Amino acid sequence: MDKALLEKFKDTLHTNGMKCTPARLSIFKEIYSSSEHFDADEIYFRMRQEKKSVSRATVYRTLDLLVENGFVSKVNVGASQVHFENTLAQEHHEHLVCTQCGKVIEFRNDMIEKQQDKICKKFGFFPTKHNLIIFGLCDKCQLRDN
Amino acid sequence: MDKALLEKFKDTLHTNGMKCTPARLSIFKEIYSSSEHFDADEIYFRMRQEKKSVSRATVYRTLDLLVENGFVSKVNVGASQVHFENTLAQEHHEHLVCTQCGKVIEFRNDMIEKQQDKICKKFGFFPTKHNLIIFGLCDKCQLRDN
DNA sequence: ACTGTAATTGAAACTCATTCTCATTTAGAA
DNA sequence: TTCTAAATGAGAATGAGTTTCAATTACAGT
Ligand SMILES: [Zn+2]
Ligand SMILES: [Zn+2]
Ligand SMILES: [Zn+2]
Ligand SMILES: [Zn+2]
Repeated sequence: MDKALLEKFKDTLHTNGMKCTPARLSIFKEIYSSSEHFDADEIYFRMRQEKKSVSRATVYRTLDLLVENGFVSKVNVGASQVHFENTLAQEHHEHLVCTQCGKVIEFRNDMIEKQQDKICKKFGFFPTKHNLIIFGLCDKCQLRDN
Repeated sequence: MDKALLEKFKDTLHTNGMKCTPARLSIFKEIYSSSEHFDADEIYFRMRQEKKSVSRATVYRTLDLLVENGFVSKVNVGASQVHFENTLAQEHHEHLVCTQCGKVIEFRNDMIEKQQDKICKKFGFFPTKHNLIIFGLCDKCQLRDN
């Protein structure tokens, strides 16, 4: 995990008058230790396995804080829990989600991005974020059963 | 509300071996009485006001059934409850959602649709549905406050 | 029209992700 | 080192949605 990133997080905490606690730092590191999507409980369990336990409440509170400050973003993959992914270690992208096996494919398309800007301009809308998610069947699941 | 649409619903019930009950019919009519977005509880309360009470469980069960059969689709507007909108009384579209006042603007963009097809082809992905939602500030909310 | 029966319903119990409460601990300013 | 507001953990609470189950009902077959 990138050292500059950790510094940026510490800065954010500092400039917002928030304390730089061990819990926050280790949650941050855990999240930035991979680029996979995750939910709150996954982080909670991964951390206890690594003997760096924090309470669920703190995981949720820290996730909020990270979303609020742009380090993490919410990803709707049609699950009952909110899913997240870190934002600064990877480029902005959208998702294809297989409703059969859960596989997630990421993609990026500049034309779609541009059209969105165009649309926002048309409506005098100031966009802050967006999600495009396409549900369907991945190549493998199309071959399996009906 | 369109009579042919109600017949189509009855047909669907029939061909799927489901019973055509008063509860289902009145929930269907309620949903197709407007093109607004709604959540399960809204339908529940609207119906008791109109003295056509059904239980919450039945509202949820009927909504599932309607989604399953393409009469209604889920709309993610960033709320804690699942939102819905009817699909057959209006064209497919995407959403702009103002995070300040909750205003929802609907739009349609063929180029975005085409690009999605292209992407799915590229990944051998068979799309069944998609959601594009852009969060931000509507024109009015940009003028208000900071 | 009448019957039998499986589907549907309502009420209430339940689930489970997330949020809240509050007593205790702690980061970090002075 | 001291002080204090912020953060934490444990567990209670919330709330959307689901499940259970006994009672009701649509409707296929007579
Ligand atoms: Zn992703
Ligand atoms: Zn995008
Ligand atoms: Zn809409
Ligand atoms: Zn579309």
